[in-house]
Amino acid sequence: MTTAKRKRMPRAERERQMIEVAEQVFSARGYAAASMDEIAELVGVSKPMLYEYFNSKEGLLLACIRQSRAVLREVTEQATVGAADAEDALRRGLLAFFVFIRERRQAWSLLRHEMALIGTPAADEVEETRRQQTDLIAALMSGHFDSEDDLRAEAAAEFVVGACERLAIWCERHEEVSPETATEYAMDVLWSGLRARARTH
Amino acid sequence: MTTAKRKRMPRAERERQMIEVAEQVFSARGYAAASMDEIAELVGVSKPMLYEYFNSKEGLLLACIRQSRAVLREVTEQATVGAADAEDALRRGLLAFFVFIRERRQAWSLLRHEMALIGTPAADEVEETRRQQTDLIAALMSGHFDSEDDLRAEAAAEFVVGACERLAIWCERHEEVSPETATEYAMDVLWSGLRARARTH
DNA sequence: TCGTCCAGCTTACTCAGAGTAGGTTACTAC
DNA sequence: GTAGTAACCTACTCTGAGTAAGCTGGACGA
Repeated sequence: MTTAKRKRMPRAERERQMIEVAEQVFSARGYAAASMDEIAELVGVSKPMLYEYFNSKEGLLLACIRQSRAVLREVTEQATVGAADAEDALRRGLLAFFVFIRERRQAWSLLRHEMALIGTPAADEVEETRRQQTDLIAALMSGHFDSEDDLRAEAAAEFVVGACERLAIWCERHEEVSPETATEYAMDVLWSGLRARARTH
Repeated sequence: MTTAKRKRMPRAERERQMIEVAEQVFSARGYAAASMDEIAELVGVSKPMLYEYFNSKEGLLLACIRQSRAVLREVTEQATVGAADAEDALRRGLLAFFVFIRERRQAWSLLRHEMALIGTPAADEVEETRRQQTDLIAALMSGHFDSEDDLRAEAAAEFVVGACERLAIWCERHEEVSPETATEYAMDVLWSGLRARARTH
């Protein structure tokens, strides 16, 4: 075991450690129920250090969210490079997303919960993450779709993000649904539309 | 003005009044930033009364959420009765929803924010509201669609709810988009699918 | 070898706001 | 009237965010 007094480590390293612990505690207990004292104790440091580095409880949350967002961006962007067409790009992006939420549950849970921080920086931060994904999709669409109507295209992008977010939460309740299956479900509705499944009577 | 000491009113009426004020304060300040003292003061009553009737801050929030949900259920269910077919029912339901979020902003803002109360009753309550809408859609679909695959149908319903929720939030930023236009955008993607809009190249 | 500097760290507080104990008043029924 | 109780209050406790002020160990120049 790495016993001994784990003391005096450089700021950058300590920050990484704090974020790691905070992500765990926030996603386990929820933001409101998590206490700075507990996080400090788990890190093995006193509370004022957290405030020294992150200014506030919300600042610490912000750092966690930003980190999760960076990872999400990385994986989804990487996934779509080299896609043959719109359908392929969409499918690859969706798959990357559904894999992310399965493999990095804590990060995802930070991103999905709105935080009761309406109007505060943290809420904006979560919203910013969605905007990131929306922009990605909007960009993708503008490359492959006729966009005589920008507003409509924007709405469609929002629509896709919201739908996938909800489907992702649904997946949490359904262990048996693999990321691949989830992607197929999403593509089914998104690409073909519900009309294709309507009973002809 | 209804001056004078507005005192001693029956419990039911006082509760309604409290919920009304609380809905305002919660949606204006956000759950965390709202204080029970302020709500009590605005109601014109002392704090222990709030606790007498709702047990806790979260209990008060719960009451607000339940009320909003009841209204949402009412309007969307009413909207879909007498629809000719699946497409019509979907369109009517969507329109009712988009009208609701425009006309009852405070109620909607309570329902959309996740509250940082993971695992607590309030979070379940918001989730319950989505389930209500999901069930509505699932029921609608099972009436009009071939459902050889229940899981797929359930996923599709979640998908629709998530997509509309996000589109609704997007509408908050776009005053110029009417509920009718929002409904059209939603139907466009949902019913016809993105394939219909893909550039043929 | 010794100062001195400062990043990393601490103890010991304040303060706001959730929640409560226990008492007071005004209506209602007889 | 007066007994009973629903509606209401004052005056607390206690938890947890945030802060003031000071301690310490090691790098680095003289």
